[in-house]
Amino acid sequence: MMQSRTHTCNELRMEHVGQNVKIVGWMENVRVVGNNFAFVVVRDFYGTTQVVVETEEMMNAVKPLNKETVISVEGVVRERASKNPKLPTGDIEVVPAKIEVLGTCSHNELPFEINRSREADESIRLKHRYLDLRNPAVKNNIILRCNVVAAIRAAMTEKGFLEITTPILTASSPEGARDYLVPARKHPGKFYALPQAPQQFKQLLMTSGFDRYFQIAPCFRDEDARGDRTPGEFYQLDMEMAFATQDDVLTTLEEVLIPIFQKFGKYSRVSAGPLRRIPFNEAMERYGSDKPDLRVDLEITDITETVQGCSFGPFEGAVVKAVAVDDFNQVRKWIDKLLKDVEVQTANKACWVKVDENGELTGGISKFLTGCKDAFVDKLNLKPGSFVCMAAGKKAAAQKTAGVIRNMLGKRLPGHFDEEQYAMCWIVDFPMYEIGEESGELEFCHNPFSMPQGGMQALLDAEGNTEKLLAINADQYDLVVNGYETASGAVRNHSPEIMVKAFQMVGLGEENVKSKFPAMYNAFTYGAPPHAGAAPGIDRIVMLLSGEECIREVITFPMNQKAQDVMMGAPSTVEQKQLDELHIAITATEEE
RNA sequence: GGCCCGGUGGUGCAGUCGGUUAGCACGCCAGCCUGUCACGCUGGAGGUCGACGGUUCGAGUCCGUUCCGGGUCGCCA
Repeated sequence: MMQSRTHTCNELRMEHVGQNVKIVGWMENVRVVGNNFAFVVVRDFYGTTQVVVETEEMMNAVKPLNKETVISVEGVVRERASKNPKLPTGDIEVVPAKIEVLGTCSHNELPFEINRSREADESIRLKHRYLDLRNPAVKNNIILRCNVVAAIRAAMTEKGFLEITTPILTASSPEGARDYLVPARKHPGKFYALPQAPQQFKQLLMTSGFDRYFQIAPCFRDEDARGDRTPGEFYQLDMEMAFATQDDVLTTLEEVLIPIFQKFGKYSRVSAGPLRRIPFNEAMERYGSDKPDLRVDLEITDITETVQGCSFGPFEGAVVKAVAVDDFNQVRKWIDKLLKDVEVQTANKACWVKVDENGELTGGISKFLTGCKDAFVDKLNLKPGSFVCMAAGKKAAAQKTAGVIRNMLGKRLPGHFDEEQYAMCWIVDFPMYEIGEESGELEFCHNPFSMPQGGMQALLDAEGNTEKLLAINADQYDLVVNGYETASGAVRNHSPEIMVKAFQMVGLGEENVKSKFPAMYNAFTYGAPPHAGAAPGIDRIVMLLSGEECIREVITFPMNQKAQDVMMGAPSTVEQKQLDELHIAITATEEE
């Protein structure tokens, strides 16, 4: 008996002509061309190979089979009479002597056509993900992901980083996102939590004396999904370096990630290192976002002063931001669509005005701007044919809305969006504190583990002065690629004294630090090295490399927007016995 | 939880002002075809138009409610 297979479906070439071979795979298609004459396309992981059926016996073997049945074909390789240069195996075909069924597909109609599965409704694709993944266009994203992860591991290891795994069952963290909880059978009423990130473990590793750590780490957060955010779980390249500065981390990540983008990216143009660094406040002013898409060449102008005293109600007492473009020749319908889309995406209204051929303001809110027309035109450097889209409100809202306007205008108008590249930058100098929208109180802006710039002295100088506290920045940094937050990191606060002080500023006492982060607090009292690190998102990176706009396209078995796995049926109810063991009583069920 | 878009044979879509038998492409079935490769040609089967209620002589189409999917805001230290 012949071996399980002699060649894959992407191996046979002219040099194999005349050889006896055995190939195996899925019957992708059957093209019947005449009486007892047909072409059968066999597909495996590696590619496709054509099998030519020329006899009644072989026709009878193939005819009853549904597409996607797994078969083995033994036969002779022959040069094709008419070759197909589009296929790697297009020069040859296999003339079968024996066709065997290895796995029957009992469905003569599939939920979708394999090679066009991406056109099918996503919920159907996810329900039959094992079929969806047969589509090379779907499967290739997963292969890309494997290769990217392997390359990242190699690069990190090369730089002397150790890959260390950290617990999946751990303690709930009081800060941050909602935890996934796991009931503790041996401890009634107590719970493990799945880690939102290995943050505390990696800082403890630094304290233990490990110099350079990394991990391709699963992270679990029970928050709602977005197009670029999978619900439930995602992966990070979690890394940390002892005795390191911000520069050390940024340089290391540039050296690891830029080559990854160069090697695996859909676009050949990649920002060269050292990458541009944009302070947070500058990014918000110029781009209206802490994750600007630098492929768009437009910038935001603050016109708050300029439109002071104009009679437009929404501008009164508000911060006003504008995005201006020249040579604008879109119709009213286009503008209306823009305003509507801006409102949907930001929950804020935008307004507009045009400059006609005589240099006069026209359309939109032009009649309200007559009083400040000259200053307005001057400030925005407007010409006949210019278009201005504006957002007003509190500073943050106006910036954010203008940021969305900047993106939409830039990407929809010709000449302002240089798409086919990876435009990368660091956003640096994030503020340490902010005024919480709900509480109105001073809160940590990002995470409380970051070292404030200036250390203890900066905190002491600013103590009791909200204005000064808000001006304190941290060496906290995000890597932004094409408008996506791709990594986030910081120089950590490794001093228990400064940590306590930092918490005091937001009204939390030493006891609070100790009880919230006991392990880290205690560990740091035994001598901790200065350390810094970051966590690039693997899913986002692969999404960018593949050119996909939906993160689920680079996840092998993704959940849907409601955090359900419709293929496996998760989440599901469990047996009463399991609940009893875990000391869990269901007190209320969803109302039907 | 709010808002936006969508739901029409297995799949993807069209369906005008409310009006005859709900169209098209792919897939499926049958027949023809010995060089196809997005095979071609002929014929056929396949529909509770997401669900419920309402308006109307008449609803895929209009109204209300609701379910499902996606996007987005909130949320994501």
